[in-house]
Amino acid sequence: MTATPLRLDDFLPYRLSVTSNLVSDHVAGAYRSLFGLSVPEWRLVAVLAEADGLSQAAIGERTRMDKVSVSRAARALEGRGLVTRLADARDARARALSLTDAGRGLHALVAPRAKAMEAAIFACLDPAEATQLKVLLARVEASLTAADPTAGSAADKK
Amino acid sequence: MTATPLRLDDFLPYRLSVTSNLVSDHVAGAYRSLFGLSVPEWRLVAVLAEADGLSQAAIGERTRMDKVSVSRAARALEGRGLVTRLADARDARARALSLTDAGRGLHALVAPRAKAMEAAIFACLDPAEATQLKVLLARVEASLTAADPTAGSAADKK
DNA sequence: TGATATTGGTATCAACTGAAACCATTTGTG
DNA sequence: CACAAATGGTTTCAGTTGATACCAATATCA
Repeated sequence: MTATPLRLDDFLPYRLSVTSNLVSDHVAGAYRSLFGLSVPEWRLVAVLAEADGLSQAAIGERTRMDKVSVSRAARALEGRGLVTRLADARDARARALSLTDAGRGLHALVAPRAKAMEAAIFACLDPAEATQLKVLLARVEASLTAADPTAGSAADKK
Repeated sequence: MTATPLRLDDFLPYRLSVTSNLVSDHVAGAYRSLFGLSVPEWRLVAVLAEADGLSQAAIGERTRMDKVSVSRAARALEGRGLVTRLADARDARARALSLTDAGRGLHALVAPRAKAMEAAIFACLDPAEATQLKVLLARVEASLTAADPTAGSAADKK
């Protein structure tokens, strides 16, 4: 028996990559043109709005960005007066990141816009389908990180 | 009423990006270490195995890669003796790409491996779910490309 | 306590990517 | 036919990215 030939169009890693890039480009363009934010910067703002005072390492873990990206985004945002990076009293190496008032203001501006974009992009799915999509993606992600614990983490590679 | 706050972990563009990057990295690492192929190169081989003799522009359309990436991948593969690029008799600008025997041989090696990886990565989904995932992704992709016809195409920008 | 390994964060560098400029050819269109 | 516009491909260049090396501070442990 011949194995069914591989059709690129049916190949899930390919499909996933194409769709994801399409969405990313779309969203990234909006952040950039409307707010001058890169995606890493936006992620940082978003996560700090949820949990203030995180260290860069903690942010890296939550957002699955590597520490170099976090560092760059953090400095850029600090330069724009959107976040502060206070020395941590307990650990002189670490810096606790917080949104400034300006940062909080920006977040208040960006967040609704982001939700609107999400709604627009995924308007082609009904709510149950959108949930289903999230669930499936989460399962894939979990299984993949379980298989390779070092994958995508911000932890130093051995 | 206060809008529900944006939780990054629930934000679909973010989820999609994280999962896709995880899968991509996983797969790309395998292509590279096992066969010395980059993802663009692998896509080119895969698409030529399905339809031989395509022009680079046609490949770009099918794989959603821009023409620079296609050009680079094509030249790299030609350099390795995996594809030929014959001058098209009808259009002296175009080149018809074909897999050489070696290219075909490599594809015969890579394809099963790719399918096995796909199976392993998505083993956490039952077949119906995998299909559902493809369907949902395709819908998102279609709606997004309909909204912005220039997105992701290899066509020259105006 | 000192030696060693770890960890938070930054700097550096090489690779990848895509936009724009470019060349050569082909396709309109008068 | 001639000339503008469009198309296939390549080159160039600038921006982004992540691996690696690195520095400083902390943790571990004899």
